[in-house]
Parts: sequence; C-alpha cells; structure tokens
Amino acid sequence: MLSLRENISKIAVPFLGAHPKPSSLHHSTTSPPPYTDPTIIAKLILETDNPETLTRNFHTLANWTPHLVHNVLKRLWNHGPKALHFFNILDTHPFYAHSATGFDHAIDIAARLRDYKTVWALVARMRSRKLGPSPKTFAIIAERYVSSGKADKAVKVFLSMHEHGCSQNLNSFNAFLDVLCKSKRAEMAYKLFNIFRGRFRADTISYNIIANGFCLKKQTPRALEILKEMVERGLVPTLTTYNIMLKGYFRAGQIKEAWEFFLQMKRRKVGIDVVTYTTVVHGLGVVGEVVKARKVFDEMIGAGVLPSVATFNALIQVLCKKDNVENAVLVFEEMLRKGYTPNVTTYNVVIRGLCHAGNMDRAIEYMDKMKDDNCKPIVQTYNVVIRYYCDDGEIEKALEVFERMTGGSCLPNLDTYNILISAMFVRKRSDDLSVAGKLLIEMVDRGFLPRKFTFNRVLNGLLLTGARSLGGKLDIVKNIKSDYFFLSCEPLRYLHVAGCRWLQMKEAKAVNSDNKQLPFPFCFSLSFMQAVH
DNA sequence: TTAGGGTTAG
Repeated sequence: MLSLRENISKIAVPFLGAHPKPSSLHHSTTSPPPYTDPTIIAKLILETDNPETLTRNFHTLANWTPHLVHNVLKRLWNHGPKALHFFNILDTHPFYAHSATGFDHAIDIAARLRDYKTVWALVARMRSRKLGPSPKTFAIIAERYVSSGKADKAVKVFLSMHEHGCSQNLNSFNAFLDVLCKSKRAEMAYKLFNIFRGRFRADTISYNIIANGFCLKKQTPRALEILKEMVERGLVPTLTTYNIMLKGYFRAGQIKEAWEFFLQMKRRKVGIDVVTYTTVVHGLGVVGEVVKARKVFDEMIGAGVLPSVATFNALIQVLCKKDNVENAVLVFEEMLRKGYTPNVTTYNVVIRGLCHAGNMDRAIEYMDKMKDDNCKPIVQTYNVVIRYYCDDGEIEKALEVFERMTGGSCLPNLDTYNILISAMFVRKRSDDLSVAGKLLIEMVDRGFLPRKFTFNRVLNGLLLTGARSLGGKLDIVKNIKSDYFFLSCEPLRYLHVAGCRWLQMKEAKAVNSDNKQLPFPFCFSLSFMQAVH
C-alpha cells in the first residue's frame, strides 16, 4: 500500500533530542559533518514536529553562518511555514544574528505565502537592526505583489521606499520597472517610466527593460517605438538592445523579420555574441527549421563565437521537439566530447525529450546520471517524469518518483501537487481518492493555496466514495436539509453552499444562533453562512 | 535583484 512518505526512514541526526556529543562530531573527514550540511538540517526541520526540540538543538549549535542559513532556507523554499519557523528560531539564537540576505530571503518566503503582515514586520525588524531594507528588499516585495495581481500595491511600495529608510535611485527604479515588465505589465511600467524618467535620469538599461517588456507581450512594434525614442534622446543602443529585439521577433512568431534582423546585425557589425546565436538557434528550431538552426550553430564557431552550455541546451531542446530524441542525445554526447559539462537544464531537456518519446526507462537513467556531472534533479525534473508517468496511467510509478523526491530532499511544488492530484482521478479508485485527500492536506500545510477546482474535485471524490474524514485533518460535514458541505483542511476552511461554490474562509468563526462558538465539526446556521460572504 | 540566450504547456 501507499505509505505516502509517512514511513520514510528517519535519518540519523546526531543532535536530535540531545546535546551533541563532541566525540561523535568528527567521525568523517571526507564529507562535512551533518550539522553543517544544509540538506540534513532541512530534513531535520521537516521531520521534527516539536518546536522546542528544534529550538534547543539549533540554539546550542554555534556554527551558523549566513551562507548555511541561506542554503537551509533554499531547501525549505517549498515549505514556507517551516522555513519561516526556522528563520524565527535562529532569530532568537544567543550568538547568531541574521544577515540582510537572510531577512530578504525570509521576506520573500512570507510574501509568497501572501502573509504580508509578517513581511512588514520583518522589514521593520530589519530596519531596527540597521540591516536595511535595501532596494533589493523592495524589489522582492514588489515582485510578489505584482505576481499575486496587486500591481498597484507594488507601485505604492516603490514610491514609499524612502519612508522605510531606503533611498530611490536609478538602479532601484530600473529594478522596479523590470519587475513590472517581467510580470507582463509593460504598459504600467511605461507610464511610470514617463513620469519618473527625468527624475531618475533613465538610461539605456531603462529603455532596454521597457522594450523587453513589450517584447514579452509580443508587441514588437511598441518595442521598436520605445527604442526609436531612446535613440532620439541621444542614447546609444547596445548589443543587449539588439538581442532583446531579435528575441522579441522570434517570440512574436515574426520569423522572417527575426532572420532579417539577424542578418542586419551581422552586416552592421554590432559584435554579435553567443546570446545572439543562441537566440537564433532556439528561435529557428521552435518553428521547425531544425536544419537551419543546426547550420547557424555550426556557423558560430567559424565566426569565432564559442557555443555555451545554453546554446547546446537550445539545440538539444529543439531537436527533441521538432526532430528526434536520438539526434538530441547525439548532441548531448557531442557536448560531452567537447569538454562541456551539462547543467540541470541540459538534463531536464533531454529527460523531457525521452519521456515524450515514451522512453521512460531511459529518462530515469538520465536522472540517475545527473550526479556524474555534479548536479541533482530539481523539482522541475521530477515534475516532468511524474507528469509523463501519470499521462501513461502509471500512477504507482508516478507516486514512486514522488516518494523518491523527498528522499532526495527535494520538496514538491504547486505543480507537483496539481499533477498528482489530477492523476488520482483517472482510475476511479477510492484508495486513489484518499491519496488525493492526503496530498491536498499536505499542500495546504506547506503553504500552497489549492485552486477551488482542485478542492471541489477532491471533496466530491471523497463524498462519492463515502469518506467523511481523513485522519481528523480533513473532514466533511454534510447537512442534508440545507444541502451544504463543510470541509476543513487547516488552516483553510471551505464552505460549499447549495451546490454553488466553495468559499474560502480565513479565520472564520462558526457560531450558533446564541453567538456561541461551536466546536468542529458543527453545523452552520444560515445567518452564519451569509456572514461568511 | 540593473538589461539580453536553455526547462513547462497547448
């Protein structure tokens, strides 16, 4: 039966539950002792439910460094609540004091959880310790606001930077424009740009950012206008400017224009570089011009520009997509022969190609081979393999890979949960549905907000199989008379009223007609339901 | 985390 990682063997950690014994600390000279290994520390945090134990152990350790803390937080990225817990434990450490980078990291995590109260509390704490906040801090906060649909809020954040003791300058202005542009808000960025370009003395970089923003939206004519304006103001385009435009044409599907632009760049001797070539190889490849892409790839060496790993990745990817995986593997091997070291992206591309060709076993082989090149599968690697197993109906194998993920200390992300939960509905087995329920609980625990669709599906599935409770954490109460369901999946509560929709309730309190709080599970009065609205 | 090239899916 599926254990869903409940039975993962506990790793031996020397300081778990007791003070470290000095004699046992230096048993290994080849690998670093466990208490300096961020992976082992992250595992310990994930597996320890007792906060006092963690606090005691972490406070007795004296070897914390910003670098170590950073690496631990990185590994806990997909478990926001635990990451913040860890940050808070060290914040009260008798000797260790968090660095500015540590604060930025924690702020990023809190913002991703949309816990803005914590975000601003951290900003205040940072300031009181004279660690910032820096322009970087505000770029992080702005980015999170924009990506959760609060662009206006992001603008306010930028404009209020100085109130938090952080000065605005051209760099922070550009960084902020870039945040807006990368989130497809080029129009808004351009408006702001027009208001402030005089005050901050907008430069080529500012214009490049805006032009790239329009290119990301496939609005190449707009991008060109911006660049024209730039030249009229006496600023000189750089190679980056041209590369932005080139990529923009390819992205917008204007292949003829892109090719013409590339030829122009060569003719005008703007000093095309490896980025230019990589853009062309990739751009031609994705529209199926594989032969031409390969020709450009071969041409660059003659032109004295060496391909980078990214160039190989581009070629390998397009061969996988528009040609044949075997040819892609040949390029992968060619790359090795030439002395290049593949990176995670290289492996991800090859693995995806193999999966797509139905060659799952070889995909797994490549996943195992990654460690030869000193890289480890990342969450995207696992997601690809899990997705293809699910598509093939190999649910057990998908779950095996999922379990292996945690064993390799890689935390699942929102995609992973969405892929797996969807897959739990194909076989229509009640066992699968309870796995879906457990996955749902787990993702909520880890700070991911499931879509209503996901919630509906899981709940309806469980109702169909007659399940009413999953270990007390996910409970369903059905009131036949008024036809509503209640689902509690702490810390979220969803209420389904008369088949309408799920309402998410945050910090909602259930009360009866005497305004007395009811214990869970309970039945609602109608007035309460309206109050929830 | 001051700009451009590789992973993800239509």
